[in-house]
Amino acid sequence: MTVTFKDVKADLLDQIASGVMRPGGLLPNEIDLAERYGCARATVNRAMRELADEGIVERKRKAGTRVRMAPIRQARFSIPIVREEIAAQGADYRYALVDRTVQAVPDWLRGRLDLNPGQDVLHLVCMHYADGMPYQYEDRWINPEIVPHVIEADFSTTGPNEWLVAELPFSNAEISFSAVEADQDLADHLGCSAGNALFRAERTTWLQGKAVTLVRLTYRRGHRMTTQY
Amino acid sequence: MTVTFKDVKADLLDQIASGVMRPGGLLPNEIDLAERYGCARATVNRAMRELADEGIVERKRKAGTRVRMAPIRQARFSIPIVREEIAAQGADYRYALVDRTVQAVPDWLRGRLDLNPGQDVLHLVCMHYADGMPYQYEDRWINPEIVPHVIEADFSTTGPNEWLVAELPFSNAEISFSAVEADQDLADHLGCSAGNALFRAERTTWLQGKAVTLVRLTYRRGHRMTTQY
DNA sequence: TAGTGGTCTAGACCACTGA
DNA sequence: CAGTGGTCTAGACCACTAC
Repeated sequence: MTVTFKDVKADLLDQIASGVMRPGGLLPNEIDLAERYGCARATVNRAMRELADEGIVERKRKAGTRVRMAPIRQARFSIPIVREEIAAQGADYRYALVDRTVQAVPDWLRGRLDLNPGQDVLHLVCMHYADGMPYQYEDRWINPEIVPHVIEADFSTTGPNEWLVAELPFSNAEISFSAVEADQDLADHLGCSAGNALFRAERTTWLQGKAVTLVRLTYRRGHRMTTQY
Repeated sequence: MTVTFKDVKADLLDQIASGVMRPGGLLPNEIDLAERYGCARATVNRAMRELADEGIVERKRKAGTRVRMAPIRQARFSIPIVREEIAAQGADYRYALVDRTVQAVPDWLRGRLDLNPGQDVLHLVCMHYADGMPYQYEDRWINPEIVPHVIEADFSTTGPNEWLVAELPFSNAEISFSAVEADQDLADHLGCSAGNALFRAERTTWLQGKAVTLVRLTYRRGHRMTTQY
């Protein structure tokens, strides 16, 4: 069998996990490793490059490759569409439009979306249910200048997230997570008490430098976002 | 100039962002793109593979490469050491050990760390301050069987996270984020009121399949975890 | 079963940077 | 300035899978 980059990567990972290579330790260079494993340098390069991408090792020209002092530095979270998130849990998904208005952009939002005073925005409030129980409260603002036909779109049966995803080609985004205390409106919709701690994700999306939408997703009480790394 | 994989990647990204390639659309195969860009197939392959890693496109043998319907599906969060997190904000960092006990593992924790009944664990409670204000409350359990000398370690001046990172070679971990209501102890330490919503990260770490530590990091009121993608 | 991506190779040149 | 990683190439074979 030929030696694959996965073989090399797994072996290097094993050496790090087993303590043969200590944090801060210097790994052999690519040429030496290629010889040791009996493969091409490009194979070793790909293995080590992926370890560097994952934050396990640190590479510098001339200085070589070292095991990172703080080995694990990042985690990836999938940001699923809520319908898929609920379906993946084996629950029934239901969607409801709570409110839809076109209004002049509020002051607090104007800076966030880079809009001019008095410009109109579309404001949507939606609920997502899992097995009939409240799952997520969606509070969304959309810039109709960027999104063609959004004013005429019918969100009574399909959520705006899925609609936007199909309509817009590609975006940059900023997302932040926090804990908030439920106000009466949130409490009513999510079936908890005012003051309860709720998990919230807030995301702003841009298309070619222009703000498209700001959305606040507030989850039912007790929600956890989990990942492994 | 020779065409680099970054050139190819940037051009493909631009075509997707500008709407030339629509969600669900099929990209040309690697051979055709290599010809179009005047480079080797391996160059195109690397560009498209990275786009796939980032969740922009989806690749399948025989079926080709398509723009993802939901273009962005994951976000990466850096998981900094709290001292670096605070220093990065330009604030002064201060650490304090609140409590340290060696005790038999509580029932609720036994399953989480795969321990036998009656086994001893080290329980640490620490506070991290930014510019003298409470920043993070750390509640940590450590399995002393896996971590040599942890019982004798002095955590009065250095936090257990930094100690562990320097001591252990590498680990797997599971992390989850949630919102919790402050109990009186948390409220006292974090300078808020009981019942306030607080952001919490909970992480379990394994070394070669054995549980090392479970830590709950509860942040001061109003904390946000943010990332761009 | 044919088309597409997945990967390895051997060699080459280049860019950065630490000693 | 010499050592290390970064990348490209041209060709090859293979693995998967949609048709």
